[in-house]
Amino acid sequence: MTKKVTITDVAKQANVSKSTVSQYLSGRFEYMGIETKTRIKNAISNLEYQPNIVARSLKKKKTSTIGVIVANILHSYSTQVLRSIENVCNKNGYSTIICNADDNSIKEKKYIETLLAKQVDGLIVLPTSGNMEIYEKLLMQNFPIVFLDRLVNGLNVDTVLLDNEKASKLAVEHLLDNEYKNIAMVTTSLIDNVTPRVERINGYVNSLEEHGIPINDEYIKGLDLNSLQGGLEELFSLEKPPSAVISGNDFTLMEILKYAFYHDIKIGEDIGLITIDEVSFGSIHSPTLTTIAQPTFEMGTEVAKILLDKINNKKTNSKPRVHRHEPSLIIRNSSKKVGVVNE
Amino acid sequence: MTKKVTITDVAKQANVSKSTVSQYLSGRFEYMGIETKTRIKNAISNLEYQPNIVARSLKKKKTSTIGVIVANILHSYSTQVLRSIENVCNKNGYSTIICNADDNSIKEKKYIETLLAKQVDGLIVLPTSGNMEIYEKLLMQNFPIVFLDRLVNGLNVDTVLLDNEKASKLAVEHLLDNEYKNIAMVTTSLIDNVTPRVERINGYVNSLEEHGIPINDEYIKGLDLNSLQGGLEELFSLEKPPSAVISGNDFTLMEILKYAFYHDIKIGEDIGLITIDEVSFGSIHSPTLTTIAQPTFEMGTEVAKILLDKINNKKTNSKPRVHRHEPSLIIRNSSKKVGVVNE
DNA sequence: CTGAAAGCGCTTACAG
DNA sequence: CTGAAAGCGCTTACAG
Repeated sequence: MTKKVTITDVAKQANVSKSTVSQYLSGRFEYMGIETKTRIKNAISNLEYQPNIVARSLKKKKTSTIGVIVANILHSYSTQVLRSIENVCNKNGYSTIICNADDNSIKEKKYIETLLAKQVDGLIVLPTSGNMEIYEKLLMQNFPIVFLDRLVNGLNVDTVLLDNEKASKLAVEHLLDNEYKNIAMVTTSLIDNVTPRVERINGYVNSLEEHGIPINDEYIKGLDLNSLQGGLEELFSLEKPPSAVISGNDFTLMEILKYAFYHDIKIGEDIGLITIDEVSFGSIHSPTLTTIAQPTFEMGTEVAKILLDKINNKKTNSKPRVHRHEPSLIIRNSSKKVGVVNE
Repeated sequence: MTKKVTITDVAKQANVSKSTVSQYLSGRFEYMGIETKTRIKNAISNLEYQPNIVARSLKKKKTSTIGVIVANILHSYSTQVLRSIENVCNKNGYSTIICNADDNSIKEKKYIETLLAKQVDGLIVLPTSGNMEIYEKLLMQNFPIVFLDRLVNGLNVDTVLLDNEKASKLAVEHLLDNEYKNIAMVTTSLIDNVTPRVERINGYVNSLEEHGIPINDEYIKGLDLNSLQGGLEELFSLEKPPSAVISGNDFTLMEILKYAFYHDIKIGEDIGLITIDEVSFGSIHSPTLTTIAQPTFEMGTEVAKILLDKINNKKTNSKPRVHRHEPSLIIRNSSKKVGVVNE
């Protein structure tokens, strides 16, 4: 690496002090002689000077960098949300450091600590819920932080998430409208109490009750992905197997499709299917898949905006709240008893 | 924000100098009295001291942060590669700033400049090829940089990519083995000369020639995604339409599946299909899809390792080179004339 | 074994 | 209108 050119070099070449160059850099031209200005301008372009942001950050106590901790960038929800977060951040001059905590609170803790040590200006986290003390400490210190996708019990923090109950409700009602009565719900394990899953089950239960349909506990499967094939086996071996299935998310969808594929169950004919989360192949699958989409880009955009507002101390007096986003129903063919192609 | 505790506070509380605390922090205990050591340790834990990495970075001229510029994090190739890059980086104490250049060289330029101003220790880029002067300057300065997925013509830089010719060759030969003779190749636009596309076409052409099969130019479609439906229309309206299609990547695959869906072309029966790039729904699609997978995680891991090696000045004398990775054929049913389910 | 001093590359009151 | 000085929070020779 060749030696980097610094503000001192520019000052020397332009024959002014570092202070003046610094004024120039920050656009404070009010009192600056036109002569001085052009000399600095020329020096900067001659030397191809690029300010060292690390030095600036140290002095200004602001890095213009935020940290984003997701469960796993490979999940399409995270990817989509990240993309919109990065868009908003970039537009506002912020960089984003991205971390995968893999739903592991130890990793999450380590990432939070590293990011803080790196002096990020704020944090967006899809929380594991396993680090209450840290979350609370950050909030106490008024450190800019926003949560995403999951509610942490008893924590008073801005959180952007889906109206999960509504998502299930849309699914249940759509299936009922299509003459399905025996509706099962399949989702990933409920043991770690992750909000979306719990709320989606609740929405399912509440919605059925609203329509006067009794709840059949055997129709509710909340299982680890790798126990799901067994769970589906149980479900379809019931004396009265379900006529339709709601998939709680895109992962469970894959398992359900796999199960149907291997057991030669014809989706849309033998069984109605609707899934929460839109999937890339929804419209080219046979049959096409009815889905409940999350407005992931909207959510990512909002979470980033809330964070940047906090960082810039706007809305400092607004109380933290839960920001719910509306799911939307995309009707395709997997949820229709009659195999009419209408999409 | 409450006031941050600094090394000075620790030094005061432990009754030593900042230098000694700093020694402690960097694990240089050789000459440190056991007494001193414990006093510092206690002070640090009392005060919950966390070193300010920005200050350290300024002094050490090393940020332990790298920048990664991809085309678009939404593309599954980028996502997968990013995940493995982040893994390697995290394991080695590096953070990753992620940027989406959207195949736009202006955006790419801005990102590179910002990342350099932020003093990243190195750069991984999936290049647009539109910023030769910058690439060259960085290489000249011996700045640690590694390219991914695409070759930049005339640039002597470490580049990790797929053996694209081999990928097409695998596809062609697999189709030939399955009795398909009239094989078309469909890929995204060739105008910007992006390596993988060009190489995949070449591989297709060469492989056919090797097997003594004449090239039919009408069977080669290199089009923008949004002109692809028209191109497919042309292809299938030919006097002698192809009996099999090679999809150049996962995007073209979606278009082909869409076309087949709307025109009621039965894949695996009416037409053989194989795609370069593995897709999430490959094994649950009807029929299941034969694919040529890239070892994305391996590639991400290698690109990160090469970069970290450069940063740490190992292998400093090794010449930049092209690191090709082997594609692998995943045989499913879309490429078999007989609809035998064997997967 | 430990500390004083200089310095990383900036910015920011403040003085003139 | 511009510059000298102090300081952001560290690290690193070097002295003792």
